[in-house]
Amino acid sequence: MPEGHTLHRLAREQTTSFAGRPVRVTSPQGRFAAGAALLDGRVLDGVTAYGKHLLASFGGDVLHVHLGLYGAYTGGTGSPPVPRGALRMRWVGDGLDGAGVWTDLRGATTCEVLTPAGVDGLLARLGPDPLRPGADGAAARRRIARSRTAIGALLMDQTVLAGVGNVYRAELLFRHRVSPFRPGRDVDAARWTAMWADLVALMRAGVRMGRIVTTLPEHRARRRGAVQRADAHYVYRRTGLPCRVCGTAVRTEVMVGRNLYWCPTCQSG
DNA sequence: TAGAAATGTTTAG
DNA sequence: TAAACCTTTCTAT
Repeated sequence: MPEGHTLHRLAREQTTSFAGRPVRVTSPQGRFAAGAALLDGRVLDGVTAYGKHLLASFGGDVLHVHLGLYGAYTGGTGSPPVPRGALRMRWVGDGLDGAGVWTDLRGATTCEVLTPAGVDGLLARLGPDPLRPGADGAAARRRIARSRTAIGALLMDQTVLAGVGNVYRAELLFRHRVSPFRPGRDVDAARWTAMWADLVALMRAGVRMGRIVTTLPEHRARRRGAVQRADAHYVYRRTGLPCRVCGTAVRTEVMVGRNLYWCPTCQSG
């Protein structure tokens, strides 16, 4: 379930649970055996996220994890379970109370050890991340303003903006009533400023809740209490269902290899 | 039991 | 633009 908010949440959790102490690092599956051997037993300084990339610092070496489409972490306190299936990497630590804490990584696209130079190279390829303090939304705007590419494609380009994925793309465009097909250069500065501010707020809320909720209370079937799964989005994965605002059937089409969802009435032009 | 789909990125053509 | 890659989960047969 990885868009940027997931990675920032993981960075925070892993730092709280493991930083400042030695971590036992293993790769039961074997695909990360060499890296695990290099890091095993070393003290974790901390974990931070840039866009969808997770960076864990162990002295001069940095563990770089990218979850890709299916990667996921699980974890808990106490003793870890017997490894099962394709377990790429496992961390085991003492935990805050000494009772033990562990986390398992499966299915990641990338799990590798980088040098500081490797980290620099990685970060150089990323646009501003709305979840990082001081991120510069204007830098993204400059890229968008001189592009004829559709805004729906630009939002997914990690060199333009780091951390936005298919859900935030669809939902942000709907919230601002912008057609995904509008060329970047036709998204004016005022519109972009509002979209960036909204993105920062939406993604921070995503980190807090551990999931993406973009709908306003007045657009949900149930307006009180916890947001139901079915009420969390305006258009994402709602193909053929009535738009929550105007009732038009939500449409879908592949854009840059991913399913794009939009309301043709609210987001015309 | 098989098949499809999934919040992603890189590489090949 | 298409395919490859990685794993889990849900649906259909």
